[in-house]
Amino acid sequence: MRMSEGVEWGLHCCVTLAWLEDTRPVPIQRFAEWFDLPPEYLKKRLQALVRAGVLTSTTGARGGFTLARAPEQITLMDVVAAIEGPDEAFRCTEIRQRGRSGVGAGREFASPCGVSIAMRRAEVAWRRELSAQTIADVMAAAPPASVRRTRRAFSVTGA
Amino acid sequence: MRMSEGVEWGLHCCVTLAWLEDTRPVPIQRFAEWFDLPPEYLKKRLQALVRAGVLTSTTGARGGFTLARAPEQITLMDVVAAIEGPDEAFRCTEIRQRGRSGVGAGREFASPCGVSIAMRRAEVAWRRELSAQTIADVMAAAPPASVRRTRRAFSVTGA
DNA sequence: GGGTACATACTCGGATAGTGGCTGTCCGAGTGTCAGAGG
DNA sequence: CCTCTGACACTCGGACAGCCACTATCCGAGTATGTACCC
Repeated sequence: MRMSEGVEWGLHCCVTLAWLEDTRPVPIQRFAEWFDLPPEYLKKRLQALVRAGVLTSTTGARGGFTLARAPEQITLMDVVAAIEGPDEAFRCTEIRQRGRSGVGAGREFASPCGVSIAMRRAEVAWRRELSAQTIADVMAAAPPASVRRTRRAFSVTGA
Repeated sequence: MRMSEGVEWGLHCCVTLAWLEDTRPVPIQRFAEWFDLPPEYLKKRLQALVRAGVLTSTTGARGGFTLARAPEQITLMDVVAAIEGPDEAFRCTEIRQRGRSGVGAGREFASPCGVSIAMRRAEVAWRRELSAQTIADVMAAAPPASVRRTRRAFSVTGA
């Protein structure tokens, strides 16, 4: 089970956007150089965040990406769900109903599969923890030097 | 992010083995027919559980797979880790140190990446929940009719 | 009856394809900004 | 000074190739059981 790399990219871009309290949009090229990522592919990921309502995109010259909400209003769950998709990691295929295990069953299968329930419980805990943390929380934990350096770099080269 | 299908298979096989309190090993062919799964591939998954010390395999005629420990001693985390592998879902690639973001940094990077910390926190919650549940718990939640039907099927065809 | 040899039933481990999703790139279309020309 | 026009800088969306992990299968080797045969 491996999470898409785009989640890390998206989170870092969101945090960076939050640091620059600037309302001016940041073009994809800037992000790509900043983190040394493939521009076209990074663009796709950020577009997914736009579709999910996490980011806002501005077209045309001087355009780019901006946070759609305040950092306190963006949870890690929002970003993960937008990039990874909505489906759960564990998918119950109801193998208990297949093969000989399924024949001659009464209404036992009316109640959900116990394995599925147990796995879902763990996944809910994971999602809850993701929903409990926001971009603002991650921002706050970073060393101030990083914030200053990022702000300077983005404003200077942007002038 | 999708979890390997083998996890579901492994869990159901463990629960089934726990239901048949029998000490007699169950061959792979039996499981494959029972759940209608590809025998060869299922075998690989159960072999992984053997390597992880969750199951015991007996070679030779009348051989097969058995639980290595009591169901109370086998957590869902054991099974998931055995089949999915030990590495975490979110892998921090330290993109903050790459590209222009990395140049001119002081010792800011001594402290771990905030994004990584946040994601790890969620993943720890997930693992804790998996570790808190055992095969015995899943067993207990199943309808008694299923247990009876499974026991009968495995003992009759095994005679 | 007891011991030996063979057929049988399994697992183990490596090797090998097929497949789907993630990764990465390219291109045409649309849109907003800015500068420059002309009135 | 004002307006119009064109160049430019971006995003959007679709299409497409490469790669890797998961899925699936096959085969030879090893091992335990059970039976048949022979003494």
